[in-house]
Amino acid sequence: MTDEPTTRDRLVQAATRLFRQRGYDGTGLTEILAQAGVPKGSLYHHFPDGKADLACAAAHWTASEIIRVIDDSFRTAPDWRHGVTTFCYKMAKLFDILNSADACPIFGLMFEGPDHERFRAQAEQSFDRIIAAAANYGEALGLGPEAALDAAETFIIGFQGSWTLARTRRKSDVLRGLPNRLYGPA
Amino acid sequence: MTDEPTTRDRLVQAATRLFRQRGYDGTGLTEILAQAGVPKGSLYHHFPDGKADLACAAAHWTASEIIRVIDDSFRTAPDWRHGVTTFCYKMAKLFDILNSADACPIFGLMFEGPDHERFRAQAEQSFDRIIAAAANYGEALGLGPEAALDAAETFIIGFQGSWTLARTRRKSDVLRGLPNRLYGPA
DNA sequence: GCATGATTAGACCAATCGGTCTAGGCTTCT
DNA sequence: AGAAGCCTAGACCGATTGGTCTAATCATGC
Repeated sequence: MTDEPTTRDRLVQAATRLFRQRGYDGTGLTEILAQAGVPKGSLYHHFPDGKADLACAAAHWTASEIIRVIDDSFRTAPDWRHGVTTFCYKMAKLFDILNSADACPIFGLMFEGPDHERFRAQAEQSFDRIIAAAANYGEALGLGPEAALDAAETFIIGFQGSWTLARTRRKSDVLRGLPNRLYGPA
Repeated sequence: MTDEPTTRDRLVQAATRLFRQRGYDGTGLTEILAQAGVPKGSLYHHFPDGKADLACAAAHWTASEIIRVIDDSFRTAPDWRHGVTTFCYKMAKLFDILNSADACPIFGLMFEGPDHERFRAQAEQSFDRIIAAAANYGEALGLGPEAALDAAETFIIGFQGSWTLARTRRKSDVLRGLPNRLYGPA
């Protein structure tokens, strides 16, 4: 029992990072393998369908990470807007760490590639998990079920757009400014 | 003088369509050439730097198309919200025509690929052209310069996020619902 | 110690990638 | 008519792609 990440985890994490930077088709297996320090045989042992399998695992893992940040942001929040604001600031910090160059963690990695429908379904599921997690906190903070779902969708839509604009400008301000855009001046 | 599109235009349009569907790295030159009905020699005559040149031309062309839709939507609009609403409905219609499967026309095509910085700069410029076009109508409709720019950015951010969500769900409703999200119930 | 299934290791493969290069029209001058 | 330059045409190239396959190594049961 070591705390070394397993071979599988190293593959998923290296793939996540690279897909986020260069996209699905832009990332070669060779590069993933090199960064993970894993030979090709292991990849096809853990992911029999190869690259596509790995991409789906990466998408799922990424969604879980996002939900973790949502948890951290909303658990102690006094109201919905505070939760959103904390989330945006945390993600802006992450954005800066990533050199402002990566695609939005959630949305960036899942579209191109062969087998379009499989990736689309995976993306839809990831989206819904994330929105549901946010909506759950909305309800806990006093919103009705429908209002919470609507607020969560608006939030995620705004976040996705903001990340994209932040990326083209290389400035994380856009992310931190989202709450004001959505809910008016503080 | 015929009204046949030129070889160059056919290349740009085929590339735009394919990049939007499969991304930069996911699209092979062979496929672009086949759809455009153009041999390889012509490509490198019109675009000496090859694929990267073509992608930048496609991005620029796409931005111009978007601005055309903005013009059509805002020129006769009585106020800002009406302009935004018309734009969203027009784009929702386009979304349905495109089989709900393509990336957002503006944002989808410009990030991956080698020479990251060149593509980023091209994307930033395209963004700014589009936002400026919208902000211009905002001013014409009575907003102050800063307010108009802010409104335009919020609008484009929301649109970008909405397109992404619409795409994962294959439903254009999300696009049509954007004005209510941004400005409250009609 | 030995056998067994899981995992690692990497050589190897056909296909495809973006890009180069030479030849052959086609147009438009003089 | 002839020459010159723009554009088309596609054969060809080395590099790289995702994927397959066999052999070695590991851990764990008896």
